[in-house]
Amino acid sequence: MPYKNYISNSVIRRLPRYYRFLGDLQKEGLTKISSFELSARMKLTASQIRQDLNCFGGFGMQGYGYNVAELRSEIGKIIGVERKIGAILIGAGNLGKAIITYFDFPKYGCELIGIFDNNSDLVDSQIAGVTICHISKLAAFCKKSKPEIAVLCIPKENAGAISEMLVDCGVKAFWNFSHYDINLHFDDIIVENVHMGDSLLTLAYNVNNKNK
Amino acid sequence: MPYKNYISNSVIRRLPRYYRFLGDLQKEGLTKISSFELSARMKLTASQIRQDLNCFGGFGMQGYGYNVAELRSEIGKIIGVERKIGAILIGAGNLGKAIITYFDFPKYGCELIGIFDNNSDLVDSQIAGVTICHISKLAAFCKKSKPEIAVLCIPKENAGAISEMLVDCGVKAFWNFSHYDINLHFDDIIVENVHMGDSLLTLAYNVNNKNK
DNA sequence: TAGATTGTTAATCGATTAACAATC
DNA sequence: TAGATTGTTAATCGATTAACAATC
Repeated sequence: MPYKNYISNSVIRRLPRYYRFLGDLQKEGLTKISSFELSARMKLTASQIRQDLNCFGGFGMQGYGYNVAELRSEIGKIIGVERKIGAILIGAGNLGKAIITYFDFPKYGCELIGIFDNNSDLVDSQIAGVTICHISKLAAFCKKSKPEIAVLCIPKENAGAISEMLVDCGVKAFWNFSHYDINLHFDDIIVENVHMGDSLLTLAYNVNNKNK
Repeated sequence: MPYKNYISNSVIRRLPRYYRFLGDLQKEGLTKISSFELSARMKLTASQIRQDLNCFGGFGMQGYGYNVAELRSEIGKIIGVERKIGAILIGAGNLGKAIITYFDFPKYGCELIGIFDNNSDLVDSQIAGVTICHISKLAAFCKKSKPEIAVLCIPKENAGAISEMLVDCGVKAFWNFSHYDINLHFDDIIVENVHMGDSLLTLAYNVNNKNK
């Protein structure tokens, strides 16, 4: 579908934000918006918005602007929110539990189809309607249900071994909350890191170094 | 302390990662490392590492490399991990609770000094040794204890009003987990967004558009 | 038609990489 | 000293912004 055969990472990372803003505008009842108006709301340049969108196609109309609902829907298609990629959670501790409770996965193009933990006490209880299984059942489950995404909420110490196992089981992508750089160890595996520790340290730097 | 008077965002965002890797190397018992060896481990170029570090000072030694412990300590000083910035949590639901349980704040230059929620049922219970207070106590608390960072774990609907209130109370920085772009509404306020939704959508895009 | 706003090409800016002299 | 590796300047690359012709 993309017009261009190469889409830069910078552009890709802005897509979800466009998608989110357009959803808000739709809720506000707006039917059309110009790149200029949108740029004011998002604190971007109008130029950048037009460049970004034109990587994927000409969604606008000269002299008019963009149709909000249509543009949102197009970006949704580009991201692929409708496909519902099969995802499993590894590690049902505080963080893992919070993430899947907090998140409506289908809204983000995914479907939670399994939860695994090495703590036997958690096994057979449910989170978000999905039963927790012991980690020993992982390989068999993957063979049968072929999850594509693994949400990693486990301690750094276990992340190396578990991620290797998951890749062997055919998992293609990681949503990584562990303090471990998965991408360093595999080629061809898609990783989205949520290094919250790095994020908090960046904040600390900025607080401590303001006006210096 | 910085050599340069302007440090780009790209450099700042890499500091926590250097800090983390150097900590690992230290645990491994390594005393020295060259920019070349470090670049191989972190999948960066040696050139970039040297450029980055030289924004802050000459921490290396020609013909030798960098002293691991010393470099880590210097980066820690630059970030300011020792200062322990006062932080409060707003919203003690699943996510907020998980984050402060999961995170050892002092390790990241912060200290959790208060928790606030609008749910009366949660008030007076404790998380991570800190008692939850009703949100109505927020202003008085800020006046007295002057927190600099607010960790926002509240629904988007409330984020606008609460963040405004916090800014009025003197809060300087936000660690933002809400689906709301705080930075659009204030100048001079430091915001670190952890837009997990955007992150998951980016992952979905990459899974759905691989090899296209 | 006149006005508005896109799509797209060209210019600028910034960040990354390469090269090499300085020096331990 | 010779070898290694930094600190730093110069070259390249990519991303953002500006400009404008196309067109609704």
